[in-house]
Amino acid sequence: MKTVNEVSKLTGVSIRTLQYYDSLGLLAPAARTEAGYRLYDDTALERLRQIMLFRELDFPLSEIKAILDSPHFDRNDALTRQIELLRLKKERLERIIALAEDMKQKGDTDMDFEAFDSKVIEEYAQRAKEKWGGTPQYEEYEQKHGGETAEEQKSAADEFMELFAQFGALKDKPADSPEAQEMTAKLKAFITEHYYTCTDEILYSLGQMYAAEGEFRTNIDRAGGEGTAGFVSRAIAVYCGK
Amino acid sequence: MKTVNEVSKLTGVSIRTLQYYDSLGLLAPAARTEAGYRLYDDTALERLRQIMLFRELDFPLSEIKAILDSPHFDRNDALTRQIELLRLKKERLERIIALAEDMKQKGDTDMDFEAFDSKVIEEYAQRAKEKWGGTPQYEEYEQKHGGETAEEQKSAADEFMELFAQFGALKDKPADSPEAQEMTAKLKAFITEHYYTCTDEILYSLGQMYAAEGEFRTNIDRAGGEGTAGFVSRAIAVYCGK
DNA sequence: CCTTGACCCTGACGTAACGTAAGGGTGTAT
DNA sequence: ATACACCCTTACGTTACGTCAGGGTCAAGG
Repeated sequence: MKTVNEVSKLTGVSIRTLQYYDSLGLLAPAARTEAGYRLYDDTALERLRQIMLFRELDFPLSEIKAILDSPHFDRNDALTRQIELLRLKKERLERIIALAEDMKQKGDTDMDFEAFDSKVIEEYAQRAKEKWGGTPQYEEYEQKHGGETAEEQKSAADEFMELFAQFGALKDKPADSPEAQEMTAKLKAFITEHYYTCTDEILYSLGQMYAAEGEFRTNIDRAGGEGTAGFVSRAIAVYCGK
Repeated sequence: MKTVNEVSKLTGVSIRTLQYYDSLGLLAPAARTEAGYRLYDDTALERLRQIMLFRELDFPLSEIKAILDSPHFDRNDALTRQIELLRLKKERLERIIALAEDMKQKGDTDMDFEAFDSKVIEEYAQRAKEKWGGTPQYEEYEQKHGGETAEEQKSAADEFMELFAQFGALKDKPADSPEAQEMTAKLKAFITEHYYTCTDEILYSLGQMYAAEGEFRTNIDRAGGEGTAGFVSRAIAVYCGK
């Protein structure tokens, strides 16, 4: 059983914040001394760690509470998606770093802000929230995707990579060829069906991410061969009317 | 010359935010139409990009203004440090991702929060702010480090790596051997002299960063051979009384 | 010329997630 | 017995915006 002070030192979370979380009902201490001192046990600490992960993803405290308290809450599923979101965040940071390096090297007069774009992250987060029942859309989601098993989800990821392999086979044709454009439409439909509603806007953002150096590009090029990611990105740009 | 709407769509910054920045004097439009509509040119956009980089590092707007308006402001120097800070942030994210993966795999009952630690980033940011004159400490900093040229700074980085090479030579001895402890003291002194005041607390945080997978460990192991980063980390832990 | 719809303006107020300070108990070491 | 490091609650302050409300602007169409 740890006091606020100890927890604060261990976790880096301020005492005031612990009190605040308690007042919100977000994180109650396991017990209190007679004098009213808060005492935290390992269960509380584990919850705090979950909270900190969500906070890292800029989830509002109210939603964190809703998610953690939801009867549907599944720790493992939550972690999976949190990891995915953290990866997206890292990729975004990498693109920003690359931008800053560009700015430093050349005077970089072409005004580029794509790197700051976070539409994809937000869209994904939105989807995760719906799934988690942080919002009332949960039931709707359940009806659409509830029956999916872990294997089905994994096979979706494989199918996704398969799409890029198919892109790879076309990569010597021009980006505005009918074949490339058809594949782009397929990609968009696939994302909408399996992950989140993919508007042209979001699709374009995705294209930018694919082209930037990072894990995305690496994985796509692995699936479809060197240069596939760039090709997909160009095809998407054409598809979205540049 | 772009209107608020155009700038907003280009950059992802909301119109309200642009108006707010204007009211703060942080980002004034290049001109106004007769009707009072804000009009932004490329100079303004470049400034906005700088602002967004600083915001990415969680600098308060008041400090961003102070830095950008400082007579000492040097775009290139700023970018260099921003990149460094963004890298630190990325490393932190990577550690958090690794933690989340650990949590998922094993139930992970050992309460570990090191990954969330951001002392090193804050310390580095503090140093950067002092250098940039965002705070009144600028003059003091100038006196201590003002005369440093770019080459001198680069040689400092080399010297830094040299320290790890020396650590590498000791890595078969125990972490609590006098030699390892002496090297640790040297490392601490070096950081204090060249980067920021390195307390035991911060040194320990650094040690944790070195050991975690990421660029830090890669670079250190490159300088001193496989396993050097881990060795340094252990030596630091001993030095700081674990 | 007039209207409509998409923009733009300036207040003014609301909000989230804390920080800070005030006023006052607690616990144990000397 | 008092010093000192903790702890509590209550209340107000702060940052960086979001969200109206009330009211001009401007190009296109009838």
